[in-house]
Amino acid sequence: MTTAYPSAPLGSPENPGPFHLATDLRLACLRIARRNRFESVVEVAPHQMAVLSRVACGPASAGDLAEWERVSAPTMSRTIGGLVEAGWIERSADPTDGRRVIVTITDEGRERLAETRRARDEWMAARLETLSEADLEALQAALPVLERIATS
Amino acid sequence: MTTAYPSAPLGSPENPGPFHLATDLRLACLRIARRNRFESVVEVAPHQMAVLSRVACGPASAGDLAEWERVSAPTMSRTIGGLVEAGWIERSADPTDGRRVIVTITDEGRERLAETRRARDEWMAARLETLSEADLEALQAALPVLERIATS
DNA sequence: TATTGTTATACTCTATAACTATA
DNA sequence: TATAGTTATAGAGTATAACAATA
Repeated sequence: MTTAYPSAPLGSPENPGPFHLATDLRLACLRIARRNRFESVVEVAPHQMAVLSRVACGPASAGDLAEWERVSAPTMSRTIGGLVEAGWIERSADPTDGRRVIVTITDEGRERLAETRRARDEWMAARLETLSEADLEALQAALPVLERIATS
Repeated sequence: MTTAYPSAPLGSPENPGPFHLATDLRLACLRIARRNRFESVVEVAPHQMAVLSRVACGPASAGDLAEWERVSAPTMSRTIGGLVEAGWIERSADPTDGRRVIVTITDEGRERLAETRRARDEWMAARLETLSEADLEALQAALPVLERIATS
């Protein structure tokens, strides 16, 4: 058993078209994402990192964040609590609706976020440095397509 | 605040070289992997899926699996217990060393694995179907490079 | 005595249910 | 009465420490 997946997961075996591309591309992205996450030195938990990234784009309410991260309100409340305790975000009341809580990133949070991203970028940059010009050009050409897949 | 990351995470702002490619490529792979995992219908937990994938390549001992997944021995023991209870793998004693436990995938486990992979492949295939021939060619050309990054 | 794996216990992240405060 | 958020409680997944079986 040497293949990591069935030889013809979607189309027939004699159909090497976009189905194999789908499998191979999916696995490549999965493995890159996994190794990038595992092997970069990170002191921020994944769920914290996700919220920190979102809040870095601008203030958001607890409910917005829970919906965005597809997580329950209590879970987000707890995650926010941890980030506030760490000093990376701040809670404040919505002036127009006293029930709502507005979450804002702090300078310290922004710095921590930048550090984490820098570590992950460095992991990827180290790999790109070993590539030829032709390989880099192939990646440059594929990047907009990958971004379209990621956001479609 | 419209940028999702600092404008010059690694090099200086006037250095758009491989550093921006590293950032963009990393984020694209991360988002593709994340959406693929989230949006495909999956009834198998991530840690179970990882072990099932590994065992599908051939029998392995509990210790091998723990090391492979970078998880503690008790955690792997528990994960194995769940997969055995689900009927997807089987435990057996190593005939040459009574201390060791050999884990083997069952037909049912192989089927579940194939179903999960099929769902994820379909997610990706649906996105590829919307692309032009030129886009697909760009992906085909970049794929071996991505695979090298994933395994280097 | 060293190694392989499991059980005991504790901590974190998650969810649903119950509660408080505001609209 | 309905909504936004927090607290109470419980269920997974994880780890370290202690244990049992085998080499």
